[in-house]
Amino acid sequence: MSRESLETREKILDSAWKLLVGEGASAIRMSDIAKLTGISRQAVYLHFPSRAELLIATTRYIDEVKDIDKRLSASRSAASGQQRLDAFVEAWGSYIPEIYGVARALIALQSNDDAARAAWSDRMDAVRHGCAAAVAALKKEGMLSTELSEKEAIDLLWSQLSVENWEHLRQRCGWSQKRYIRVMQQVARQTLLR
Amino acid sequence: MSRESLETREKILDSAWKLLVGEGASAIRMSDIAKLTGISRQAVYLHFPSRAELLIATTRYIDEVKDIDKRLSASRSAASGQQRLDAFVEAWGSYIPEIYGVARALIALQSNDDAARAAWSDRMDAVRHGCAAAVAALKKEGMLSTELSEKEAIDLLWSQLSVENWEHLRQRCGWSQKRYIRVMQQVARQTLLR
DNA sequence: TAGCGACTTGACACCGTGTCAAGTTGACAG
DNA sequence: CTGTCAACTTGACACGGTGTCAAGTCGCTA
Repeated sequence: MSRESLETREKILDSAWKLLVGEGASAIRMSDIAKLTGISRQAVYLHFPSRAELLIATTRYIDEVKDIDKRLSASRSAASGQQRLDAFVEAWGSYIPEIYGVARALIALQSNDDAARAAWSDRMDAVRHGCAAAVAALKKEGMLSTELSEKEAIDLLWSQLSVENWEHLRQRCGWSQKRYIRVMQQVARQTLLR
Repeated sequence: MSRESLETREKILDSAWKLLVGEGASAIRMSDIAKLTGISRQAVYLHFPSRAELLIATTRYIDEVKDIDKRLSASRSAASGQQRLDAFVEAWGSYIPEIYGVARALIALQSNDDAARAAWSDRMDAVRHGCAAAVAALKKEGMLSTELSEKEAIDLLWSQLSVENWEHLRQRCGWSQKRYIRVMQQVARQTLLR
């Protein structure tokens, strides 16, 4: 694992990222990534055992570079449960566009590839933890809707904040990012607060 | 287009339907469908030019057999806008499980196949019309939330009622069908009514 | 100068889709 | 009885993409 190797690995991840951000993101082939990196297709397999693993590594790489943890943790310092909810919705909602390309490719892989399914599941579990923390804060203050159990509230928020919903509203319905955040904050408040 | 041919066509659609309802729905191959129908793989191509076209025809076939139009139109006769909204959410929400298998397969195809994308888009536009009608009824009564434009209200309801959200709550979160309907009705009311 | 690790080149197996060509079978018409 | 037509079968094949394998190149380091 020399210096060279690490650099190439990162170059590959950068290429994958770049391609995934562009249009037709999920149709990207190993050869496309290799070409952009400036190495042979086989060299990619020296660093990643499969396309699925490469995509998974790419999500982790982006998370690392963009420091998702730091962003989401910002919501933890909010004064009230409601502010925390707002902050969480904003933090995650602002992060989605950054990972959208890779997310799309990974979602497309889910039907065929177990590894991809597991990987995406993993990433989304992290989001669920954020949802759970926000809901717990509401519950602690007695602000949680009486219509929903705590688990249901978490599930619902998690579902509302899915990448698919973001895609639907932003891409298909043409909403602005700003409007998306505003409305989702509002929806979260209306459905979760008592 | 003899009698025989029509019957075979329907047999193929039935087989596709049966397979799509089962697990691992989107991994179904042309040969699986042929085998279940009791004909050769090539014979399937005598009736449908491609896998995508066959899946599309299958959705139309199911819609026809299950009479989706009739179901959704039931919501039109509701007395108030709110009742209409509830009825629409229930009608569509109850229909999703019936088409879920095919929907999943078609969604999986979207990234590769233009025809599949167009077909699914078409089906979903029909749902959007239902959403639009429900929202219009609310607006007419002056019951629509002041926080949302009419278009935004439609977009939001449409997004909430997506197959993906149903899948997420029912399959991944383990909600019951009954609870899904109840909560979605509640969410729709809370987010759309003033 | 020998060895090692990163990488290249080119071939190949595998899978599923879609195409093609040459049969088989059964019904119906003259 | 024969000819024909449509539906279907059989078996082969091209294509595109993934993943594997083996042999070779190249530069660094001991």
